[in-house]
Amino acid sequence: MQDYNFLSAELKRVLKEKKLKYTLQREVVLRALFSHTGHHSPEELLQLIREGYPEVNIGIATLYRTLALFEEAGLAESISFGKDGKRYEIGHKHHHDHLVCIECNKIIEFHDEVIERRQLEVVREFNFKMLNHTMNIIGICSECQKKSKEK
Amino acid sequence: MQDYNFLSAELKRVLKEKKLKYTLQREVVLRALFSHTGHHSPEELLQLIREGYPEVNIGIATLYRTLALFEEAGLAESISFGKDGKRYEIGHKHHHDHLVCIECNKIIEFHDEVIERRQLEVVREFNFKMLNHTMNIIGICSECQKKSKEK
DNA sequence: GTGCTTGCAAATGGTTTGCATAAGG
DNA sequence: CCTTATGCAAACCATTTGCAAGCAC
Repeated sequence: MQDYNFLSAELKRVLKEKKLKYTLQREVVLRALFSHTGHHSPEELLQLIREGYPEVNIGIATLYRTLALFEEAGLAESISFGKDGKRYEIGHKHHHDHLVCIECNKIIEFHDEVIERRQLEVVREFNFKMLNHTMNIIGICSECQKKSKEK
Repeated sequence: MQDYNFLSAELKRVLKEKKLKYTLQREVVLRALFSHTGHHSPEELLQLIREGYPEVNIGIATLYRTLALFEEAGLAESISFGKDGKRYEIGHKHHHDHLVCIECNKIIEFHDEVIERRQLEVVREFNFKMLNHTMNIIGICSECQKKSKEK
């Protein structure tokens, strides 16, 4: 998943499978997600694309449509908490959870096997078919804690 | 927390502490949350209040303001996933997580000590100050799985 | 009385949609 | 060609806000 070529091939595979078309816009959105790790809002991504690929014309509606498509295809993942809409990041092999700092809005990712395994057990117990899961821990990161002490 | 009187007293305590006023609207919102267990959207709650307490006049803006206040005070909790806004429920002693069925929109609550403890460890590891956390497992509940088999 | 509250309506802001045009297959 | 995509602007919808009037204290 480190390799952009792999992602691009994956995009083409998905599009073919769904009988959708390979377009410059879709390519560029994927490229933007790939080259800017982190969690971006659609607006931010639009900005990044317009800066990085000024020759490509893309509207916000197309971006939204593309992000929804990517998420469904597993090429991207979204996180949303409270208002302020969703943020997207490139799809990962491993599921991960988030620590969200309410002061600086930083998002720290973590992956914990104990939690993952336990989730599977819970799901089995309820005879529930898990399609996805999200875990967000809201709080204050260590840096912001320091900052507020300094005040 | 089973007792409404306790909740009502808690509301009054919170209001006094914050130098806010005790109003009929706030009382009625709490009452509605208490008497209708489950996860309700603000619109639904407004409906429930207008049906259950037709003598009380309340606007949607007040409801939103009240729900935000309650959440901050721990009297209510919210869950939000994807679009379709937040849903509120009365505050619980024990934190719990959710299994959300994408077919019938049912929300099943569960509490798992293994996961809770592990979260604390993760948080400590990152030197993160946890204020809240949410875990939602999205999928299809056992009943909806049966239904789709029948088709 | 003073200041918090409320209802109403208007504003907001993220996201979606309708539609005519453009372009992939 | 036929079908899916796109950009634009308008539409949506949950939520927030400004404000004058209404209450709690």
